[in-house]
Amino acid sequence: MKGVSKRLVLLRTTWSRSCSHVAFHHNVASETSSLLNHCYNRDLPKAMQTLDTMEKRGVWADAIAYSELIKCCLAHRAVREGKRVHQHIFSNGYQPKTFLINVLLNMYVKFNLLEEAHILFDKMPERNVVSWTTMISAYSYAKLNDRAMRLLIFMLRDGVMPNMYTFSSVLRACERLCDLKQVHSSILKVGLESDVFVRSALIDAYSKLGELLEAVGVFREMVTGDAVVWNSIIAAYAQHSDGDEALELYKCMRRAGFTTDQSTLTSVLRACTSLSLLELGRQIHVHVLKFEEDLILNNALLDMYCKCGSLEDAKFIFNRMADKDVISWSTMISGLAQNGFSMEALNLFDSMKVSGPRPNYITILGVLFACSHAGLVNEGWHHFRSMKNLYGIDPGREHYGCMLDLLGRAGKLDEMVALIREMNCEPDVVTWRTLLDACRAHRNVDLATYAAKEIIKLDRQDTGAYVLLSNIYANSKMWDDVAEVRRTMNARGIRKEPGCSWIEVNNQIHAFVVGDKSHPQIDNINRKLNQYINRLTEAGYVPDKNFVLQDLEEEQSECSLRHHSEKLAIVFGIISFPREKTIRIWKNLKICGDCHIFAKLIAKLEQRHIVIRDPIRYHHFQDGVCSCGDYW
DNA sequence: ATAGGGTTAG
Repeated sequence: MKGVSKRLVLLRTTWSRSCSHVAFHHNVASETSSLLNHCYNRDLPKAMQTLDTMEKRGVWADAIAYSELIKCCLAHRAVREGKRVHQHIFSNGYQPKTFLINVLLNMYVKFNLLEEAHILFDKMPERNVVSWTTMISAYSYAKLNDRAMRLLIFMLRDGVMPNMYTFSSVLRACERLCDLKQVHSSILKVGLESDVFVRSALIDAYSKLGELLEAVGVFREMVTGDAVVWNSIIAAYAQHSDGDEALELYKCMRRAGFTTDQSTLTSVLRACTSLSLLELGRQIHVHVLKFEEDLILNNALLDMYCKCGSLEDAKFIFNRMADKDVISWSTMISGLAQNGFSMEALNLFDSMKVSGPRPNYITILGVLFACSHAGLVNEGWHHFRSMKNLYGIDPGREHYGCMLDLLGRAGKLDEMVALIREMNCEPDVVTWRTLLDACRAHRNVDLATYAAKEIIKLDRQDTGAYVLLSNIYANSKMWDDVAEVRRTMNARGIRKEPGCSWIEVNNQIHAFVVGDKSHPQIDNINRKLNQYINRLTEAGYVPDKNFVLQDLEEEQSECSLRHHSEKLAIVFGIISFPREKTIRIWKNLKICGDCHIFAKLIAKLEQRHIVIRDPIRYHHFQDGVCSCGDYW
């Protein structure tokens, strides 16, 4: 009884507010139900017809029916019809309630018509939390972060309380740490930090600003969470190259009984990629098969195989992918180029031009890198000079870097200097380091000295540049200058990072450092290493002690050369694996000249395939040659 | 009617 009278009162208020026609009384129920019927059947033309009839007769349906109609427009992506509904709702002095205007707002946002949405928003007689949140979310989604933040401030001034929806939207728009901290403290003040949406948005926001400790703090306070919160923190670690922690959290997530999905696996693959864990990556691949058509996940898998040096697997994945976007193509092109298969990379770029998506900034980087690797100076210049015209991409710092690399490799030092002068941005440490590497390879002491000094001007802590300068001076017997460089280094507390190499054997990572005797099999490894060196010496191997133009430490005796970490790792790989298994090593510093020769010879002697990944490049050793073409 | 997580280079 009570319910019925309440409904009557409600109806009466609707009439008095919206009805200026006597006819309305009679028709509202039947018009509404006919409109609703068409909407439920997703029959947009009929629904619009009904709307026209209603307008001619001056009758209106209720807000629920209009909201269904708008849903129907959205489902059909019918922008014109949507705008027509908007007109209808405001025609003849009808004053829709906030609820209905919010539905319209949402429609414009979903149609990506932010301009229209904002005009409507400005005209609203009153705005509730949903109106504000709809706009804030639209702006943060469109990366118009300033606007989103400003709206939050206006909202608070208007006395409207943000809810968890508002906060999870606005967190995506926090570009400055101070904004984020303020939003975070507001969240704590109103007690919304335990909402899973807010929590994952917080973790993600801190992670994007590089505040990993804050992110993990938010994660640790979690009492009840869901899979997305776990995914957020795993992604945070994976994106900041802390693969170990990402994998550890992945284990915890599974132990806690959460279902892992595409997002989890993508981050886990990224962790495998950064740690070069090919075997674990293969195991994850098995789980990936459940989500075969997921593009992002497949791209991550593709990248994992490229970066772990298994191009066979990468090509298999790439060819099997039904959908390939610009990232898939770029990943494959760069992967081939980085692993030394330049011609294949360039051929793939040709087929991309024919049947693939439009190349982007990063694609061109891979192409230039391939040219550099293959020593194709003219082809490199061609791509570099035509990228603007063909693809509308202005060459950026990285493209100049690739071109410098290409010229350096080809020994064109003068052209390098000219290109540095031509650059549209200031040379940075990387620029000068590229020049320095070229000078080292082509033995140009004067230019090397100049480049090293430029590096030190920009980065007082650059170890390599100091050591190199000191070696150059020593070679020219300029002892005062040597002493000066050493004094500066000591004064600035500069030390060389010890070289370290890692290899995965039986799902375990083994680390090797020069002079470190902690590995359980170190004696065996050293014995074996000495045997190899002796056998190779008989075959004509001479340790490369020329360190004048290498940034190595001064105690460059044959003894320490002998025990460089990558040599230990190679020997350990040989004794651990059968002949047909590829030995994969990754290390923190660039490989030295002597280890490079050693690896080439041992690959031939033992008929092995050895892959060494340093911070920038890959070396595939096979049959006495290296894929890098002896330039790195 | 409004909300959160994943891919290429450096």
